[in-house]
Order: sequence, then C-alpha cells, then structure tokens
Amino acid sequence: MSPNQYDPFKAAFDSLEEFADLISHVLNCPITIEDANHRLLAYSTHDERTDPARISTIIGRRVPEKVINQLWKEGTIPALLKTREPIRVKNMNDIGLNHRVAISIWKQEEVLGFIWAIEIDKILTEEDFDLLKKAADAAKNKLLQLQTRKNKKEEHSQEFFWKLLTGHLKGEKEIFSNFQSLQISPSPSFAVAVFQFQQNITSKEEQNISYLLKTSQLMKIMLYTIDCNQLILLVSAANSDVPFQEFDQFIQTFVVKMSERYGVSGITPVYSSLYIDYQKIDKAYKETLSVLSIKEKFPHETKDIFTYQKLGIYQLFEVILEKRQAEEYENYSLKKLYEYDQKHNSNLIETLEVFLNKDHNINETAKALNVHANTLNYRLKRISEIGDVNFKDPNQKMILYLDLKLKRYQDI
Amino acid sequence: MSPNQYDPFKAAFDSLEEFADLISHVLNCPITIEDANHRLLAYSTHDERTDPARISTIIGRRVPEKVINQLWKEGTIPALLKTREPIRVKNMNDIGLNHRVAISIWKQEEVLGFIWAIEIDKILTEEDFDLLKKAADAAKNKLLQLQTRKNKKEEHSQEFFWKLLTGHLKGEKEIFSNFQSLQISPSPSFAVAVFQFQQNITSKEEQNISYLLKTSQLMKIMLYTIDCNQLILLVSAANSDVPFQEFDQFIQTFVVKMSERYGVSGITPVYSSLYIDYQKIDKAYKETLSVLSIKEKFPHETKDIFTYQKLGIYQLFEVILEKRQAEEYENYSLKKLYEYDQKHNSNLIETLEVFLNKDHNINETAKALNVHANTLNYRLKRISEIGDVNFKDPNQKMILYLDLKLKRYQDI
DNA sequence: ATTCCATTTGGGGATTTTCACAAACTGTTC
DNA sequence: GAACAGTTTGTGAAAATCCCCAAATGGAAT
Repeated sequence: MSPNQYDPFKAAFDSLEEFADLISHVLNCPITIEDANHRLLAYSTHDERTDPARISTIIGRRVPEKVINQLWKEGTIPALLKTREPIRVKNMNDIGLNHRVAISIWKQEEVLGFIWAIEIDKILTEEDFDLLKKAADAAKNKLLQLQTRKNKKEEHSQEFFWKLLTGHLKGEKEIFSNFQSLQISPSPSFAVAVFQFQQNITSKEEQNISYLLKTSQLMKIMLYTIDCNQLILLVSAANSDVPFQEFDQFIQTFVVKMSERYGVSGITPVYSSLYIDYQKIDKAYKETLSVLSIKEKFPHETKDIFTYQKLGIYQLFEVILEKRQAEEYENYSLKKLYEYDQKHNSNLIETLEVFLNKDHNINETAKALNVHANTLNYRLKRISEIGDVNFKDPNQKMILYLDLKLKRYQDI
Repeated sequence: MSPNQYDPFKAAFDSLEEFADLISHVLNCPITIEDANHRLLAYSTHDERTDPARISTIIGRRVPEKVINQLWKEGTIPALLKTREPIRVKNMNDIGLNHRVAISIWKQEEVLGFIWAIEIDKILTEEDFDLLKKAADAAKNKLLQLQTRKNKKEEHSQEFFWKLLTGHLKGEKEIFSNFQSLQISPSPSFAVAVFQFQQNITSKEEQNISYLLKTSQLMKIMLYTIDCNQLILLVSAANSDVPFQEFDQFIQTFVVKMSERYGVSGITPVYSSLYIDYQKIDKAYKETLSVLSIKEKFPHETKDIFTYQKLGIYQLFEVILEKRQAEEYENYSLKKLYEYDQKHNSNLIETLEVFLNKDHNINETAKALNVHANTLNYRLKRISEIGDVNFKDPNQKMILYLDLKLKRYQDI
C-alpha cells in the first residue's frame, strides 16, 4: 500500500501521553508535544534516550527560554509558524539540542502546538516525515479540546482581573478564593504593568503577546488582559531588594521582542510600585495610567522613566501646571532673563536650563553647550545678576527648574 | 499783670501761618508748627534766621526722617508725647539742629501736633515757656479743624481701598478718578504690603502705625487700612531694577521701629509682586495673604522670605500636600532610609536633609552636622545604596527634597 | 571711525574636592 | 570574648574647581 493511505494514528486514544508514546513507537524516537506557547503537553516515556534540552523541558514543563530564543533567531520557529511541513533542526550543542525534527499542529490558519521528534539513533526518512504530518493532523482534535477548556478559564480570569483593576472586588478572602479557582497562586507582592501600543491591539498581535508572555520566564505573570491599545499585566514581584531592576529588564525585553519578532514598535511600557495588598490593584493600575499620561505630556524628559516613583518632579507637573495657570503667575527671574535674551539675543535661559539639568556641574554643562568653562561661569554670574538668582539656594533653584520645564511645556 | 493772665494769642486769626508769625513775633524767634506726624503745617516768615534742619523741613514740607529718628533716640519726642510742658532740645550739629524748644499740642489725651521755637539769638525764659504753653493751647482748635477735614477724606479713602482690595472696582478710569479726588497721585507701579500683628490692632497702636507710616520717607504709601490684626498698605514702587531691596528695607525698618518705639513685636511682614495695572490690586492682596498662610505653616523655613516670588517651592507646598494626601503616596527612597534609621538608629534622613539644604556642599553639611567630611561621604554613599538615590539626577533630588519637607510638616 | 560695553576664551596658580586606604571604634551575634 | 559588619576619622595625593587677570572679539552708540 502507498504511504499516503496508511495511517497508524487513526486509532482512538485517551490521553495525549498515550498518543505521544504511539508516535514514538511508530517513528522509533523520543517525542514531545507542546502547545503554541511551548508549554509541555505530553512526552513519550517508552524511550530513555534523550538530550539535555528535552530533559529541561520535561522538568520545567516548558521549553527553556534560551532554547526558544535560539530557535527564533535561527529561524526554526518562524518556519514552523509558516509551513505545515516538518522542519529539521540541526544540532545545537551550546543549548543542549540534538538533531531533531519538528512539525506544527494546525487548526485552519492557527498553530495549536508542536510535535518534536529527536533523532537520537536514526535520521528520519521522507516516509517518517509523512507519518509525522499524519500525527500532527491527528493531534489537532485533542489540542482543540484543551484549548476550549482553557478559553473558559481565560474568560473567567478576564472578568476577575477587570474587577480587581476597577476596584470592584473588595475583601481579601474573596480575592484569594478567586485566585484559587483559577489555579493561580498569588505571590506575596505584586505590581501592575501596562504596555501601551500605538494602535489598538489586533487579535493577531494578541496571540503574539500571549505567546511572548507565556514563554517569558523572567517574570511570573499572574493575570493579563487587553484594553484597546493597552496590554495590562498583573506581575508577581520577587522579594528582592532591587525589584525595579527585574521589572526594567522584563519590560525592555518585551518591547524589544515585540519589535524584533513581530515588527511592532512604539510600545510604551510602564509599571506600578510594589504592593502587598491585593485590594489595592486598582490603585496600582491608576498609578500606571498616571505615568502614561505624564509620559505623553513630557515624552522627551521621561523617556527613560517607566514608574511613578522615578518620575521625580514630573509626578507633580499636572497639579503645578494647573495651579500656575489659575494664579497667572510668572517667575520674575525667568521673565527678566527671557527679556534679556530677547534684547541681546543671548541664550541665558538655555544656559540656565542645561546647567540645572546637568546638576550644577560646570564642566559638563560647558561641554554640552560647546563653550569654555569660563564663559559658562561668566554667564552664570550674569544670570544671577539679571535674574536675581542665588545659586546657593536650593529652594530658588528648584522653583526655577520647575518653572523652566513648565514654560517649555507651555510653549509647545 | 501776672504772666498767667496775659494771653496775646486770644485774638482771632485766619490761618496757621498768621498764627506762626504771631508767636514768632511774641517770642522773637523762628517758629514752625507740625502735625502729629511731623508734617509741616505752618512756619513763621518774618524772621530770616534759621538752621539747616528747619530749612529741610520747610522745603520737604516735613521733618527729615533722620531728624525724627534722632529725636526719638535722644528722647525728645517720647518726652513731648508724655508731657504738656515745653521741652528744650540741645544743639545737634550732626543733623543741623540748633538749640530749640518744643511743645506738644494736646486735645484731651491725644497729641495733635508740635510747635518748635528755635533759639537763634536768645535763650527762651521761663516766661517764654509760659507763653508757648498758651500758644499751644490756642493752636488746638485750628488743628482740630484740619483733623476732622482729614478724617472725612480718610473715611473715603478707606472705602476706596477696600473696594480695590476686594476687586470691586473695575475700570481704570474709575480708579484713577478716585485717586484724584483723594489728591493721591498713583505711581506707575505698586505693590501691596501686609503686616500681620499677633493681636488685633488697637486704636492706640493704630495711631502709632499712622505716625510711623507718615514719617517714613523710605516708601510712598498711597493708601493704608487695618483689618483686625493686619495692616494693609498700597505702596508705590520705584522703577528701580531692584525693587525688592527697597521693600525689604522698608518692612524691616517698620518692624524694628514698632518694636523699639512701641514695644510691639511679633509682626510678620509680607509684600506682593510689582504690578502696573491698578485693577489687579485684589490679585496682589491675595498674593500677600497666600504668603502669610504659607509662612504660618512653615515658619522656620520661610522666616527670611517675605514675598511670593522668593517662596520658592513653598509656593507649591499646599497643592502638593493635597495631592500627596489624596494619592496616599509614599516616597520609596525615604521609606527605605527611614526604616534603616529606625533599625540601626542612624540618622541618614537628617544627613540627607541637611545635605540638600546646604545645596550639596559636602563641607558645609559636614560642619553643620559636626562630622568629618569623609563620614558624610560615607553616609551619602550609603544613602544612595539604601534609598536607591542617584545624587547626580536633579530630578530625583528635588522630589526627595520636597517629600522630605512635606514629611517634616506632616510629622508635626 | 572710535569708543564703549558685553562677551568669549585662555592661562595659571590657589584652593577645594575627591578618592582610596588605613586605623580605630561600636554594637551585635554567636 | 571573639568575630564581624557597619561606622567614623585621619592622611595624603590626584583631580577638579575656582578665581583673577589679560587679551581678543563683536556689536551698538556716538
């Protein structure tokens, strides 16, 4: 009979594990089955031959991130997402990967998961490839069942998350019982992170995001949802002394990967402070929205700031701006300096601003302005004369700095 | 006949000038008559003999301030305000004052003015003294007339000023016609000054204030009024480049004199920015009240600040405080440092505050804290580690400073 | 054209600041 | 009481900053 007609996978099977063993038996090599997010679904056990990457995958119940990264870079995963044919992966010793063959499991235009066959003793033939395609086809239905079950869970989790974000769920007990029913173990402290996209997030992007989040092992994402152009996450925070560093790394990685892998750029990431009390998720969420709003107003000044705590005085800009506008205040020193600049077309204001930005460091300021340090000193002397500014008074300097930044914003 | 019965001043006279000439004729010496505020009311002209002080008085239509100051210090004016007897003043060449005799003009318990007799050729005798007393008595009625006329004007001016302060008088024309009818020439720019007393101002103090203001030649006071414990002034500002200095000197002098001469201490002086538009007096007034309110909250920090412009960041404290309380924000760095201080009973917070107060000057801070400069450096290094503070970032430093001051205030 | 004023740049020395290291001290823990 | 981490102080040399002076530039006013 022709290979195309023979299909050993038509038989019914109860679990994916059983199915994995069946494939392993037919092809005579170790098999692992993953979902679309590289989470381990099943693996063959009849065979003891394996490689380090497979061991890590089985132990961690997911493919290690460095392996995923490597497979992305090297082109295997992109290929699997494109074609329904088996793909051969060469030996990659540096990440403990032997020769293997992979195939994606499709349902219409969507990839549901992957089957991996490791070529330990034998090299798979063309016929084996054909069998693999049949196996992938047979796996489809089983994976679909898993998917729908998960979707239901997902919907519940979405509702739960929004209740938390909007502060509609009070009472610690209620919150924790919800977590439990979702089989999520809430960490002792958390933060809310928001990634703001330039456009509304499409369902295609949603899949990519989901994939990225699930494969990221940097941070534990407890819950996530999408709201127009914002991706909102509930992230568990390690009890480390420097939680900020972890967060920074996580959001940077996410943004970079979204750009590199899917060509989505212009994402603004922010995250909240650390919280212990899960009843304060709404506060954390508001915090992130506030950061986004301020970053929109002062994009340049805050481009390296992703959290409320680090916003510094920009935390206060909205409220100060409001006050200033209400009282029609004008900073006397700045006014004088501005007038002087106009009259003599000098640039005392600019000099002052750079000087304050550079934390009163003469040398750096001079460098930034491309002038001699003595020139700068002279100008500063003039500024203190004309604007009646005492550079030794932190109080005066601060208000000057604030009013300068406010003016800059208002002038735009 | 006895000297007590003979009274050459019983005759009717039309003007004070005529009366001054009459006294001069009787006593055979130059005479000047002043009101209670040392404003020149009349002087004898039949006699050409005089001294420099009298010349200045006549030319300026008031006694020069340095002469007044001298007469206060030396005790003449205090004596005149106590007794109804003539007082002899010795030669004071440094201020151009010859020997002279003065007497106060009384109406019940209030001094209405003074008569001065200059002893150019002759020394006044006991009899002359007696005549002088009679002259003072005769002058009383004439001065009372002037007083009531002035009181009416005063009442109108009070009403006018309050309309301006409360913003109930709009329209430049209307304002200027009011000034004109009060015979006040408004200066091109002005400011509002407020002196806040510790207790409500008594009518006795009111007289003293009025006297001080009228004799002060440092500043031109266009209008003034009293509101409970506040003395409110409309002051004309010179077009000088450094108007602040003048104001500062004026308010200091006023406060010092109120204390020295009348024993009234604890006066808080403030003044507004310079304004050109007389329709904005209400804004200027509000500004002064705002400064007073902030000075009440941060008396120590603002003890050398008397104007809104110089308040620096304290301008913003009320609004920031409000915001912070609304958002339940806590500065992460400060929290960490505070916890560290508690645990190790160190004083990182204090160190940080002094350091920021001293404008990042290591030496001054070390001196203020009574520690070695290296100790300070070590502490700062620890602060930046524990609190995750980057001292090179002005933004971070500012918010730290602000939150520190806010905390200080809230802790009280 | 000349003068005047404000500005820029350079040099060089006095002064301060910075930094690394050593030593001593303190309070805590085992 | 020994060990230890954390803190304070001292020393000295390298680095930087500050400050004064002089010279050059350039624009505006006379």
